[in-house]
Amino acid sequence: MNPGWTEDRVGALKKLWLEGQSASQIAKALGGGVTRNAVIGKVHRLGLSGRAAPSQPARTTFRPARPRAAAPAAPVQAPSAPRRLEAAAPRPVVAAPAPQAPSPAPELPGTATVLTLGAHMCKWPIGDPSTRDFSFCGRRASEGVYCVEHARVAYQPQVRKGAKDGASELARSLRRYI
DNA sequence: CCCTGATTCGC
DNA sequence: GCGAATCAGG
Repeated sequence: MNPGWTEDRVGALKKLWLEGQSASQIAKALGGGVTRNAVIGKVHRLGLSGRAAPSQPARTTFRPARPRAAAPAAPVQAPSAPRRLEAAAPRPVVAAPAPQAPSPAPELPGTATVLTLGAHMCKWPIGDPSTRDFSFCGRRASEGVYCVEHARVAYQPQVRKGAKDGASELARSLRRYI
């Protein structure tokens, strides 16, 4: 009954996966009796494993945050300090993303935390979400929830040839994610 | 027990 | 190639 992995569905899978949706969420979104195992299997076959956003349910054990006195300020990779899973320390916060000059460096600009990330800031995750140095890109989001650069990565076209399947339903279901 | 992705392996 | 079963983890 299910259409199998048409190009449309594969494209949707890629998009949602790179967007950080969990396998089960993607499976549900795709419908058609697709299980999360199927999604994961396909993801691996596509070589998409290991994305930026490991994703977690809402279950993340977020401590309401108990700000400690002194913030050691370890920007990146504490040497061997025991990682404490606490909400972000009172961060100085976020210089407004430069309107231009996207910084040539690979993934430096993770300047927004989950607490400071605004509605129109790029939500591209940077770093390990389970560590305190995790952040988001934070530049101006123009394409969907991402800035121009990251939208390019996230929304790779991948659609070649004639897309002829009845993708309307799927496309509609995806539209709300954008 | 809920969830996550990773891997295996018969189909 | 596919995905259920299984594994390993949070």
